[in-house]
Amino acid sequence: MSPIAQITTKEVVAAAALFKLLGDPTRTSLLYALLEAGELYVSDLALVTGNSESTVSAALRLLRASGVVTGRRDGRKIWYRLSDDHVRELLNVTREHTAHNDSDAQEQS
Amino acid sequence: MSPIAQITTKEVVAAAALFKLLGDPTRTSLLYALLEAGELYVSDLALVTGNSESTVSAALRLLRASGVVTGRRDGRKIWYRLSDDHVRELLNVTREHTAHNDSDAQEQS
DNA sequence: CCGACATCTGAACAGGTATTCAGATGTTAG
DNA sequence: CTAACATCTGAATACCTGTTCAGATGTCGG
Repeated sequence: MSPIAQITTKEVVAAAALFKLLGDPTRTSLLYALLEAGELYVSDLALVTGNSESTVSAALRLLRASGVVTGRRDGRKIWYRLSDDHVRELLNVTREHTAHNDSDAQEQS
Repeated sequence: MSPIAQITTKEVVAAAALFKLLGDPTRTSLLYALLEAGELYVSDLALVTGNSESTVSAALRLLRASGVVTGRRDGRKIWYRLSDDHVRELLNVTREHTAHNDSDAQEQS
């Protein structure tokens, strides 16, 4: 559909950085949990994803710094949510992909 | 649109692995080059992306092992192309994203 | 068969990064 | 103010991974 435009080095680096951010099991699990639930706070995220609260907090720090998630303070709790529709789309497309390609790698002669 | 389904740990790991695979500047540049050109061989990819042929070859090895790219032998050259529409979509969505979010991180109070 | 081309491979070094731990910060209830 | 809760932070360790280098493999033209 859309014409293929020449992509700049800067854009490539930015794209790689975004993918890299999503390419960690801890962060990925947090993002999918948020994609499902809409909004969760740290303790819940720790329980749901099976990580320590410190680990979750550190992961959220990175996601927050890149604007992928947003925190909303409610008393002592801080509710986090995905703050970017593009990321939602990436998560959905990838879920479809992994649903079809169950095995790690498919080989060909 | 689609109902949010509970995602399994296995799927999360697979999703993270895919994102991780895309989250390297060298590999990302190769993929965007292939997205633009359709099909390229190693030497060209090395020139276009500014990497050594060894580096490109090693990167393609990983991409090939995960079925993201496919190689087609034509004499001494091997033409590589993206072998997955989902990946094309991921690349396009991310390009849109990075086009809108030029700066690395956006802060909020 | 030979030489040049195109690509691949394995080992080693270097750089980046996620987790843990202990403790600091901020928040609420009484 | 104090105690308990919720989250964040920084430093240190350990792990993973990408690049380089030298050379191996496979392919073509004559």
